[in-house]
Amino acid sequence: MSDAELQPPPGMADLCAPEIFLWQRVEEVARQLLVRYGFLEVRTPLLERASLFVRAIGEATDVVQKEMYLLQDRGGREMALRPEGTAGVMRWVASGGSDRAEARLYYMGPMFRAERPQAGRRRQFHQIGVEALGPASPAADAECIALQVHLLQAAGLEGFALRINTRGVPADGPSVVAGIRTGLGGRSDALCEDCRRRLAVNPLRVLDCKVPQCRAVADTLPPVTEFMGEGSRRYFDEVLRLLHLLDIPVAHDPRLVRGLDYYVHTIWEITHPALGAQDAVAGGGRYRMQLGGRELEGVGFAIGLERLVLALQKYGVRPDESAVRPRVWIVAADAAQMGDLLVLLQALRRRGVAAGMDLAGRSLKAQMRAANRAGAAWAVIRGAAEAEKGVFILKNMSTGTQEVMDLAELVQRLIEP
RNA sequence: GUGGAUGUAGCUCAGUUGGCAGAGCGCCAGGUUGUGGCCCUGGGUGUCGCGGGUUCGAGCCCCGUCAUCCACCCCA
Repeated sequence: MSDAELQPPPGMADLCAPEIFLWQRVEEVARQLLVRYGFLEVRTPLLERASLFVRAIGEATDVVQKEMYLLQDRGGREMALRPEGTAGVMRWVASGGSDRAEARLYYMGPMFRAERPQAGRRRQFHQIGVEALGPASPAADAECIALQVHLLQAAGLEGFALRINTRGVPADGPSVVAGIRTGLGGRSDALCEDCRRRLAVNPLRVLDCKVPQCRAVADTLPPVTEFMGEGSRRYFDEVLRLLHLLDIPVAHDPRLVRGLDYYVHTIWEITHPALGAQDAVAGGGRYRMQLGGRELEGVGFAIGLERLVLALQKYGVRPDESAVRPRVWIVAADAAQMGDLLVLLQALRRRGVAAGMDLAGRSLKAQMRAANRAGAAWAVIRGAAEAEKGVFILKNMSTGTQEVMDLAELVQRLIEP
């Protein structure tokens, strides 16, 4: 049980029933909904050139600096397991993959980050993400958020909170940095060690530090929008106005900062109180990046499936397991019937009936136990006596009553609802 | 990468100041010579995560190691 050889690699999990049913339901709900919004699925490689992520996500980010799984392939190329989904999709778009200028794409699958595992954080984790390409537009951002909220609700999640902020445009950068530095200028000694370093490297990061002293200092700063140009402020106000129109509850959090370099304008995060320390169930934002000489812009989000499922479970959402129960269990009262019953088993399945059978030659009693355990509504029993008369026993597993009938009637009864 | 906690049966976990390794659930068989659930009876050698050390004696104490969980950090 604790044999290290048999454990999955650290932070990676084997997934099966019963949790898998919840995953499958979420995935099905997502596919249905995304089609309704006009998104098409794209599946990109799990392994990409490491340089792709460096360029797209940013050299200085934690994800690139210390969380990527790096490896050399047979040709000596520096490769990385994808730590997120946007970069791969953008590579595909930049390579001419999409024939539409304003492609609407979605993906779902595993991502990899070599972090220390904890509640809601795996080294292999799974995301459902969307990318809506197109020029900056408050309406596009609002639609994207509306879709994400819709998706979470359709999956059965309640009680989540949406926080939103703006990064402005790259041109705002210098004045935002200057504003923060000026605001914090005299009080850098009141900040934690990390924040004093951040102040030099990435001052925005000081805003979302969790150390209480830093918080207190950061709280005295005006919202970052104060340091942005008129255009950025108007853009953000319009996003807020549209979300209000759409009746989507949202809190403006001036301290919300997102880690990846490609974000511009609107950024947001959805948290859930049932989750513990890693409480962001989903996040998103508008982004802009240069890839292969092309400038790509769009808005997108990702939902963390582990976290979504965790939150659903804590809220008592249970998958419906009746869907995987067989309708009928076939029982051979003596081994000589096995061949005929196997034929019946396949005939029923080909007619759409979920059917099961013990194939190991166990006792009648053991087969009946298996029928009960599988949750079958009916059992079909046949031994030498029935075979001789050309009939079958059909037993109702909940009432315990049973009837004798021929093959035609048996099949008819089992096909009926 | 840093810190704290935890590793005992298939699962969940007891195990006293170091002194014969246990319970519940599950599973298998029987009670029912061709019938499940409920009930009764029977069925446990399990590298006490692994490797060292201390001791007459270690599941328990010490060191190391691996793994898991939680938190920092970061993010979905």
